[in-house]
Amino acid sequence: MAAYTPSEIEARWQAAWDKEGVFTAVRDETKPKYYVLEMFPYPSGRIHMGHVRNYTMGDVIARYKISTGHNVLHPMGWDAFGMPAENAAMAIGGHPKTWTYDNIADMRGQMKPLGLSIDWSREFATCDPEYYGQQQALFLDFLEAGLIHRKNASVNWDPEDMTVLANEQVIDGKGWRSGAEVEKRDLTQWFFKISDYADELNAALEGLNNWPAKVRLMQENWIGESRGLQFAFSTTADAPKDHDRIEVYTTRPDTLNGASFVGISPDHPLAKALEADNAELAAFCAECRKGGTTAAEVETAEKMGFNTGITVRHPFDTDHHLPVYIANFILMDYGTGAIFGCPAHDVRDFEFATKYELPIISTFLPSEDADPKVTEAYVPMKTEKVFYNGGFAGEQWQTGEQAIATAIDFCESKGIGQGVTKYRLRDWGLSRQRYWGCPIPVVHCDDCGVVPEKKENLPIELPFDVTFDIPGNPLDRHPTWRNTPCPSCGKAALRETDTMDTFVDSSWYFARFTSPHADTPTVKEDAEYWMNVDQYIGGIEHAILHLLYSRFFARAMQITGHLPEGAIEPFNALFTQGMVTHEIYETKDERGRPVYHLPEDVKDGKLTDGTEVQITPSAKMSKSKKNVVDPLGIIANYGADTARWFVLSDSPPERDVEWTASGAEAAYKHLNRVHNISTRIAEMDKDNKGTGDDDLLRAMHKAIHDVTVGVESFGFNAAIAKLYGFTAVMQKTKAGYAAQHEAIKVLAQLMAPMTPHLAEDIWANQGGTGLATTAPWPKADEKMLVDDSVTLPIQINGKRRGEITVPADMPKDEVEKLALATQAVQKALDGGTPKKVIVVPGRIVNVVV
RNA sequence: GCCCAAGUGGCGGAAUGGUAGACGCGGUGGAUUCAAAAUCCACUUCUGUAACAGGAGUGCCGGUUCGAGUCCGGCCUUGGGUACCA
Repeated sequence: MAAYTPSEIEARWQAAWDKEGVFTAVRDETKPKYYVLEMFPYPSGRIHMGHVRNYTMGDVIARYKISTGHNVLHPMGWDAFGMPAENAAMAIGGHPKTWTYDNIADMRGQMKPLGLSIDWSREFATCDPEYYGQQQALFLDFLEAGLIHRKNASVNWDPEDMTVLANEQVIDGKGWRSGAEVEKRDLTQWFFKISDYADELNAALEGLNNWPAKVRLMQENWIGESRGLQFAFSTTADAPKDHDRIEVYTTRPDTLNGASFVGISPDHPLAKALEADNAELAAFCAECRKGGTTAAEVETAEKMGFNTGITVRHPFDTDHHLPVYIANFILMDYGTGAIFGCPAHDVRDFEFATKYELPIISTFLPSEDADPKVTEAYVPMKTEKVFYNGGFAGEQWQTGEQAIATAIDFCESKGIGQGVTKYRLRDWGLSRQRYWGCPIPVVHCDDCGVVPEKKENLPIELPFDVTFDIPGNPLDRHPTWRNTPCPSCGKAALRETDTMDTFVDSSWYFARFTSPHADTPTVKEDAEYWMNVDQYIGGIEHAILHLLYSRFFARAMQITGHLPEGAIEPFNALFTQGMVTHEIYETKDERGRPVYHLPEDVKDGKLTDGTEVQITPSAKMSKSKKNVVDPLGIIANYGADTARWFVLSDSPPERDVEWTASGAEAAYKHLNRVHNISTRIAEMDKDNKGTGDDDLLRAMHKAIHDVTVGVESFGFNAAIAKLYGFTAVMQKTKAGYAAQHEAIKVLAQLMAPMTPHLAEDIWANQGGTGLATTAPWPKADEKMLVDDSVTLPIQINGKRRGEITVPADMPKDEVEKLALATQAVQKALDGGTPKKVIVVPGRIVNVVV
């Protein structure tokens, strides 16, 4: 009996697929197309199990769709710009370009043995000038269409290295290299006007039926549509010139009578005006500018305020004056950068008012007799009815929602502000002060200002001769690269040295795959045929930014004529998969610091020298914790099919999967078992008439049904559990050759999306025609799926107390009669009559006594 | 801080509001073997019993329902995101 030898089998069948070109996607109007895409990888240099899992899932879908007669596009590329390449250049020398392309070559080499159904002829990297040149063309078209503008934004500034830092490079408020305290600093930057599309991006979420509900919800909350009142407080005489009004936005205008102060952002124009001649106030604003720019950092910082001494008039009672504070928790980016504080109904305002001894005035209470002096912020759900003791519009008893609406109407009728809809979503700043990114194709001319580069000059290529020995953007200090004639007047001018955010690169690569080497960003016919992506697969960590930016880009590309109208929502279906995790093995060094150990160095909880390791629960595989398993090692030991089978088998795809050595071993044993069954059947006497053909074929049709449902619904682990069950049936069957031969061929086909190499091998050994990969998917016979009788559990008061077996089509009342006659029910009734009997046909009987 | 998830045996996990623990790992026992590996078979939530019976049980507290792992409200813990990591 020939043994299962994955290394030999896998190389052979990969060569056969290549030779036939089965994965090369060619436009074919006679077949339904199917575009399956996994989020492309960053070329870190080594593939990890997370990649194996992600690409195997996509591969299962792609291969399944091939066998159901689809023309499949399944491409692969590299998200190749970004900080790690520059960090590597700084840390170990070398050049980001060399580092990146070497990594790509390594990873491609590691990925190919997995036997993925990828059309490698469409491969590209976002750092290819051929790609980013087209991205520059898109930028110019977007600019012309008014989708891009320039404005100020604050960045993390390292005052020692004199550079901009990414959020990731700010650790505990300090620069990661210099250790200096980071500050916020304003820079003029380029922005995509994504906020103009907030309404549309929000409304269109509803149509994304094949996206996970959680992703739609996260995007909805991120866009953050709110209805509120915008109005102005007038300042009293002591305010500076041109600041006689402070415009505020509130989502709770019903609490206006509970206002006890006005808060403005440290970046508010009024704050900036006051800074000029108030040193103490300027010092406070400087203090607020310390620290990084992230929302988490800003919002978890201790609440600080500064009384400006200015007061404003309450719109309902102009004799009532409120103090104006500068407060560090108010963001200039949201609303108007100014709020009124109502401490009685906002936790943050309550904290602030307590700290600065400001009045706390309730405007509604849980009941009419509740104490109006609240001791903590009272913030009920907006749908809850409450008693308004300080209301000014609508009923005394009303919900927050009703009160807000009537308050807006009331204020509008009195000429105090307007009801407005606002969004939390901000414009997308795309400028980065870094080298390894797509250059922004504009020129700064003393006479003409900011001038777009001419399209015929694209791509604006990155210069190679740069160094990373000093902090900052090497493009800024390059001797010649910046110098260029103004595209408008021809005089000497300077290139923009900022490059684009890497999210720009990943916001349209899916469209580029439809015509990856064209000399325009896309080609109409190709985009029309292949778009949209039918199934997109990637990590939940991209739920908001990448996916929202891509949705915006698809709209912008449609407006500028680069995508058809039908592609404004580019991903028909989305699946977010979990991570691959592993236990962490840890010992301590002589100074008590943790030392981590690779799984391959640990056996039965001990190192090779016998030292016991401390085992901490599974966490995402990471190099620093050394809890990584190298896919190459697994492939060398067991083959790609085993790795593929295991990453799919143990957990639902959307959840994390824990890699265990024993699990991989079990997968390998199972594939051996299947291989041995196939060999046994191939060696059977062809005229053998056994017993139990019908049982085997029924099990086979059930397997076809269950696996098909599993694959189509991303229930890969469930599909694999069914395949284990069906394999066990095949192991024990005494059926004749014909039935067993049919069953093993079907088993090979059902396994083919997960373990394509083994499937091809069995298919060939059983005399199948052509390739298993392209053979039509088996169909389940409905008649073989139904059983004649069913066993129903009998519950008494919801607890299982017995069961009956009845014909599947028995009417309800007869089932009820039989159930009542059972010993368990008779005992429970004890001569009485049941209160109620619930019969759910085919499911359960519940007797209430 | 805010937004979104997840939490079920010794472990990974299964379960359209309808028998909680499919399938796999590990463990125990057995078959095979001179012996082992490999392979095959059986058992394996806890408690309880000689064995049945019985009782408890899906992070915690409460609710809806004939019936809740599943739905609702409030917590706890862990993970993801938080606009310059990708």
